[in-house]
Amino acid sequence: MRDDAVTGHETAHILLGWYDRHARDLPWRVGPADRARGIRPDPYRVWLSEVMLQQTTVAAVRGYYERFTALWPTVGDLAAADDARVMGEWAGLGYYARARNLLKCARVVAGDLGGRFPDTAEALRDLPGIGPYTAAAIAAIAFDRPETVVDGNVERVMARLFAVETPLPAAKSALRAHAAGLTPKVRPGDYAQAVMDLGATICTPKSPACGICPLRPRCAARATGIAAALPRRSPKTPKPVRRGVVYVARRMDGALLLERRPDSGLLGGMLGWPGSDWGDNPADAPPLEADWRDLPGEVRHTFTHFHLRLAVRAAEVPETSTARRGAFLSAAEFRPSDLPTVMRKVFDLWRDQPSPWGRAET
DNA sequence: AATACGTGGCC
DNA sequence: TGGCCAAGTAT
Repeated sequence: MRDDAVTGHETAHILLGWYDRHARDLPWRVGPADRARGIRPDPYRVWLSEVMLQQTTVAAVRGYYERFTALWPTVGDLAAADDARVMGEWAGLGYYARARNLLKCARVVAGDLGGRFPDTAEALRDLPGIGPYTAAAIAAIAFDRPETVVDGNVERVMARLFAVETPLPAAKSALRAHAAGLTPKVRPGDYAQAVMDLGATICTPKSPACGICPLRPRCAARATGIAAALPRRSPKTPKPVRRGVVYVARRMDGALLLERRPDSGLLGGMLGWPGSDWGDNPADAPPLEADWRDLPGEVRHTFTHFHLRLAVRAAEVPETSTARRGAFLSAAEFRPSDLPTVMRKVFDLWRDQPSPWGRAET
């Protein structure tokens, strides 16, 4: 026990030393030098970045984080924002329940908590969209709480450091226990980011750079040459193919027919083209009577758990048209960047079609 | 516990 | 080209 504690302390110290020399400069990060001067990160920005980073790469998040913080510098600003505006700014980042919960959480913090985030992991955990990882990360980084932060990086680093050969997800509890044994009481925020940085830059999934790893001398998987094979994972279930039909109706004044998707489920709360259900043999479901024509080609898109192939039908309709579903948005009201990626692909396919009405010019 | 939930980069 | 994977959460 005592030996483990001493070894864990030394491992944490090595990681902190490495982090002091190699910490990446990220927009949401207060680096080790500034932290040593007593500069504390803004909990709102820590929270925003951590939610954006859930299952999402740093490269993808960077631009979104810059735009969100420019538009909404405080949690009060975000809480007061229009839902559609926030969903539109999140478009393309994926996992849209995050954006819906982001607004819910901002409104609880701004409305019920005086604009201040809770300063413990336990209390943070009760907020919408904040789970075990995010609660621990905010508590450690923003509030100096010695919480154990466990994300995919930490699981990978622990699996290798301790040569855990049990496949994920069964290994989760053992990996968490190893991570907890290493977590220091000092500089918990820097430590959490150090392990994640190590996982993101050196202890990478495919070909870990063991040659320059500060933990190389203590890594059990490296010693036996199996680092790259860890962590093992249970076999994944294959993705089925689903099909669907979407309809792009353009009014003569240029307005396009779009609908707000239901608040739950796939792409919940996002703007999209009306269409059929997605399944084996989708039924024709035009949102209004029109002379629909099939566009050549199709839109292919892969979600987490299925492949989608969408047929696209288009029509030009009179200005007096009314639709059974959705609403016509004028060119001034419609920003293609408000669409989730699969719907953006539909727009791109439609826009690139030559048309007898000269649509390509507008 | 298992499944639903996005997207883009990498090899 | 297609599968893998990423700073997970909700149910």
